[in-house]
Amino acid sequence: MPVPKGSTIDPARTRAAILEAATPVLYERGLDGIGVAELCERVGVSKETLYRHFGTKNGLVEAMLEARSRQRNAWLREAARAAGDSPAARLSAVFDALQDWYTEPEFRGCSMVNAATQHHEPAVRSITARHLDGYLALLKEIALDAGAEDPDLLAEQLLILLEGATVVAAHHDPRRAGRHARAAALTLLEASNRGS
Amino acid sequence: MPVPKGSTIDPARTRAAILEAATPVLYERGLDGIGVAELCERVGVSKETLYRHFGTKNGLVEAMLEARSRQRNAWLREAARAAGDSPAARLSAVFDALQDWYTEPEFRGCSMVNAATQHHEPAVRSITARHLDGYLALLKEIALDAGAEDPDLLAEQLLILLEGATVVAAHHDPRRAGRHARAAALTLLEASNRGS
DNA sequence: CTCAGATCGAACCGATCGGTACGACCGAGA
DNA sequence: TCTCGGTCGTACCGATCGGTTCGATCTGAG
Repeated sequence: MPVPKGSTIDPARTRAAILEAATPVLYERGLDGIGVAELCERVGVSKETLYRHFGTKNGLVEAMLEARSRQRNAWLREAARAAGDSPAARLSAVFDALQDWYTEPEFRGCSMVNAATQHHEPAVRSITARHLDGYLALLKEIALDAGAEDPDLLAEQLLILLEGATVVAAHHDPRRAGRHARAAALTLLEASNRGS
Repeated sequence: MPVPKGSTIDPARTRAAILEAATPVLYERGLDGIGVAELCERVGVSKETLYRHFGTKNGLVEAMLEARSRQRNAWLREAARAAGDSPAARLSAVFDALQDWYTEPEFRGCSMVNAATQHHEPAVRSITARHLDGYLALLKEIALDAGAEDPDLLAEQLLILLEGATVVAAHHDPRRAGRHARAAALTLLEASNRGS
């Protein structure tokens, strides 16, 4: 039961429950692919409650994207951290985690990129840009630890591979994109400090 | 004057004019970001005419995507062809052309990928998949001419770079994505036949 | 000149959209 | 026990959606 019936019990709990329940629905159907009425039905909450917590549908969307961005960044960071100290192993772990994600049946690409593709509003675009900043920071740490000659360049190239693999997996080949991107990433990593 | 007033003059001309005028509007606003009424206004045609030529809004969208896909594939192919025989030069030309595109003010990512992100219908998804097939074929030709050990692998890695650069350009950094992807592509190309 | 067909513009359709209002209910704190 | 605030369910709002219809107008073919 996501939302307990009547309650002063816990104002913030309701908000969190709505957010959690709405996330997969909005991801599956697309931000404009479902109306507020049906969304409330699927989430198990009344329109009044949803609107008191988030003001507008867009308010819910933005809150959902912020949370989702944090989750995905933490998830990828954890995958890298668990792989140990070696930059190559951490980079491999990142793309292995992505490959696992691509083959999940609900996979539909990156929520933030999808959102920014559909909505041109600055708020959504800014969330997406910051989301990519987060990925870029992780990749740059790996590039630095690997002793890359130009860590910023390598990090952005790895980001291009990451997002490219996600797009290709969503629209062309979900079974190989992650593996192929991993191999490419390792090649770039190796080539990046050939002179050292 | 895109569409001459009354006319048996040329039924197919009208269709082509609608397609051509609708393409940039749908690209700028998004497929669901504009209604049929406003779309007709911008195109300069009545609803009846549009519906007679395309049946439904989705019919127009699909026809537009088919045409756009052919155009983009031809455009990229021509950029490669004009660069001469060297695989590296052709590959560079591809990413240089993309970089030019990214910095156009109207740039909003790949129409086909954007469309498939918004509409889950099989027809649209299939157009997008075939669009990526076209890119993949071009990249594989280059990989083959370069004597790559595994041309299929290299081609898909290059496709990942191509689409990744497009996504990163659209949502993060339109000024550098193409250049960085080109450098990465050349590195992969060089590494692909290191044993030969 | 007449006819057929392509087009326009506007009215119209039912459905759905995001968002609001209201009466009833419930549960915790005083 | 009473109050207060979060919640539900439903009805409702105006706007817009995709799509249809119709009479008027224009043009090229016969």
